[in-house]
Amino acid sequence: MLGEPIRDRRAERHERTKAEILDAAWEVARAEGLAGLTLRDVARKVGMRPPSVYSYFDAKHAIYDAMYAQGCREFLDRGTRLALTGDPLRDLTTGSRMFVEFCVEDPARYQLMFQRTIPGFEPSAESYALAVQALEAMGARLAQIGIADPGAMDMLTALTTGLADQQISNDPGGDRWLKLVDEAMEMFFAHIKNRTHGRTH
Amino acid sequence: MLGEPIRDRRAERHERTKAEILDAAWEVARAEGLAGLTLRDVARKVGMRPPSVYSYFDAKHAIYDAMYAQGCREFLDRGTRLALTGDPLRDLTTGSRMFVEFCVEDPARYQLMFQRTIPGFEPSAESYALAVQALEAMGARLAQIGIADPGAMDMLTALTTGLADQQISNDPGGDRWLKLVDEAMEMFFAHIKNRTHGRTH
DNA sequence: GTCTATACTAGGATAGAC
DNA sequence: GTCTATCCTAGTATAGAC
Repeated sequence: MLGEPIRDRRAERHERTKAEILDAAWEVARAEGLAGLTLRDVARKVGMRPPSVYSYFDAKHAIYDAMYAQGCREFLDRGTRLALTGDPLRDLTTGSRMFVEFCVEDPARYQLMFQRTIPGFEPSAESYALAVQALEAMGARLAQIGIADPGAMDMLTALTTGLADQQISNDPGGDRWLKLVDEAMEMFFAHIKNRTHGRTH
Repeated sequence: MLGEPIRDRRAERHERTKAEILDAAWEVARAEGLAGLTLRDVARKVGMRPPSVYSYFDAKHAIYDAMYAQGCREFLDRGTRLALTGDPLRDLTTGSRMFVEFCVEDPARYQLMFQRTIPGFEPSAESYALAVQALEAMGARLAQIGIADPGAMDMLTALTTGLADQQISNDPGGDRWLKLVDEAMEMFFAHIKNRTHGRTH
């Protein structure tokens, strides 16, 4: 009897179309704002009628979810590529710079991943698992640097998201807060060194 | 001839109804998310049909705008009420605590005032003037404390909005980041003292 | 499997009767 | 000032053509 083909060309085509729709969704979200994303715009961009999109994604939120997962994967990937040296302050700065740049370079993605502004959207369990994985990878890197105290980690996330947030909200396209990342890490590093040496408060 | 009445009862009633609609809008925004605000929900809450709301606000964005202005006025007011002592670190902490608490106590308001997530919404010139006024009042207080350097102010806004943002996004209703405000201000204060004494970088 | 036509509902907005 | 009726856009479901 005939063997089944190794490659499923139909499935491959389906995946390619899904990817095409996702790319279009990112374009629309960047242009119109994340909440301004409409299936009609996406459909038009890929040359379909709106209902056809449902062959690939069950609902608009499923598109958001796929975008969310994609963002997580990209973030994980960049974490892997970080060129770390073993010098704590240097590596801390490298990591924070990567994070802030990641946020700033795509505000729509930042809004999707780190803010909760789409009514009713919550990442699926699978997508959220990716986010947890990314967070854990970051935690592991920080532990290597010597930052394991939860309070210190919370302070650091506040500092880096604050820099990203202000850059996006108040100086889009500029570098007014981006260029403060190095100084912020010096400040933070001096602070935690101070804390571990003696005074607890 | 008859003098015109001093009070315009009709206008007063109109203003009262406007205020009622605004209150309802805040309730809906808090319950459904800022972007989940619908005129229908607001109308139902005040006992009107949706089109009747247009007698009071030209458009949905006009409601957002009035909410924005209201938020600015409340923030200005709290700035006025701050009990400052003349001690720089103490006053800095008091002000930052006020800011973070203001943000955290109403995430919908925070989103409206400090994030730009409603597609197409921009505050009117009048409302934005209030925001500028609030910012300037804050700048004046910081100058009194001895923080006039723009870079230092940017660092401070990043730190405080970051604390607020993380608290709202990752621990709503809790105090995981709220309780870091004092420590953050110590860190920041030590840093700028360090900067002004000698090394520029 | 893929796409379209069609229709339904929610929501913002306008026109006109009362 | 408030209502009813209406229109447009958008998300979504279904049926059916190919």
